[in-house]
Amino acid sequence: MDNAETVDPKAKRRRLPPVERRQQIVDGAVAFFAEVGLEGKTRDLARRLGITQSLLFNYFENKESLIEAVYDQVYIDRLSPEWPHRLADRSVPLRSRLLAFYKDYSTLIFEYEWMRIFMFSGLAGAELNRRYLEHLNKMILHPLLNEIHAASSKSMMPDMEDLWNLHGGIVYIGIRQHIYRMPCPEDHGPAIENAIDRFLQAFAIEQD
Amino acid sequence: MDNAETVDPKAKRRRLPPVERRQQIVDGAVAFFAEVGLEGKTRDLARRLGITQSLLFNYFENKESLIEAVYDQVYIDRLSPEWPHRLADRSVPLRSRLLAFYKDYSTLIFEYEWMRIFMFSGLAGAELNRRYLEHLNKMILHPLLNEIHAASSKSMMPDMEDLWNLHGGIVYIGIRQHIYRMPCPEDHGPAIENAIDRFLQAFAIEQD
DNA sequence: ATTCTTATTGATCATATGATCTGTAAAAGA
DNA sequence: TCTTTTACAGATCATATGATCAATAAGAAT
Repeated sequence: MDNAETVDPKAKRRRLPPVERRQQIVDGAVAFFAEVGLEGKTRDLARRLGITQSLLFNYFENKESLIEAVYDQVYIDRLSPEWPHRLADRSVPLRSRLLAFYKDYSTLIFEYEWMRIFMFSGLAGAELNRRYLEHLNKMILHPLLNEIHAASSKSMMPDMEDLWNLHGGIVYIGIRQHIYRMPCPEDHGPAIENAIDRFLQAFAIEQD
Repeated sequence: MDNAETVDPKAKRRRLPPVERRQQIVDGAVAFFAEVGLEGKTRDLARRLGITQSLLFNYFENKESLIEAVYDQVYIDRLSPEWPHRLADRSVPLRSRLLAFYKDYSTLIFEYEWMRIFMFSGLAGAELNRRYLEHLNKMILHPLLNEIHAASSKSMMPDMEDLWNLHGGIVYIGIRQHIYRMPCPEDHGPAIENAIDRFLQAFAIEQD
């Protein structure tokens, strides 16, 4: 089952301060559940952490609350609250704002743990997923659409679906890399930049 | 657990011809595993089918081979073998070929069962996934890149990453709809058409 | 060194789960 | 109607799994 790194069975029992141990468990759980899915077994997780399975239940009431802690750890700070303002700052060219956002955002989300736990929890129908996506829609994409409308000089304006298409095309890079484990260029910058430029060009927005 | 449609427990035992019963099980398993994931329990599946759990093992050696049958059922005919030829048929405008392909392809893959089982199996690292994506890359996207290069009149040519971006942006519609269960327009045609046109415009390919 | 606190373990429980096997009854053939 | 075949159900097994709890020992306090 869990043939990832085995732990020295001879390692002497070590007592950690509770906060420290708890954090160690959460960190390990994030990596573990990201790899095998949320149905991963507590015994496998414990073995990987080099602790007993029963210890897990000393720090978490049950498996569900452990997974909640994993969610908290992973979802936290994933959408910086300053972006809505930065995206609406018209003293900066729209292209620069878009590039800055997706450069920042992609380094935040193109991460093995986040990508996979987000997908696992999405498939499981986790409420946190819906909230995250609604937040993304309201705080990022919707303001962005306004900015694009304001900057566009064309009669043909993009709608929300067009913007989701831009967003999805970029996010799909991370899906290819971490969900499907396909070989990808190490630097996603050029592909993202091209995608943004194609989008802006289509709506006749000056590109520098 | 399995609070989906319950089955009348009074229903009289019915004998089906083996091929028919087997197909019924596979169909039910596709729907079931698509909903709850590949770790869905055989007892839940059996209850949903209105048969006993033991009967499943009369038709499949073990759960793994049942899942293999699910894969076979779901992956079959998902990439029509005629598309490589049709995509390379230069008697038809490139835009028309692209539109026709993605119109066809999207109706094939924007389907609850396929989308979710593909994602579940992708996360599980199923070999079939890798094969599918390699097939897609070699038989569809690579030829498509050639066609675009041939039709493009610009110095700036798209590369494989750009094409994956087009593809991903389209596929992401299905992900939003079936994985994240977000509200989506019922007709994806316009969004797909716009995405393709933006792409072609960027490479100065005549659009009709 | 000794005592004390408590983080950690090991044994254990109840239930869930994949899988097996024997008996039963539905449907076909005589 | 009787016989035969075999699809199917029900009982059961072995193991896995989440969870509990009393006993232990690491490390701080004295």
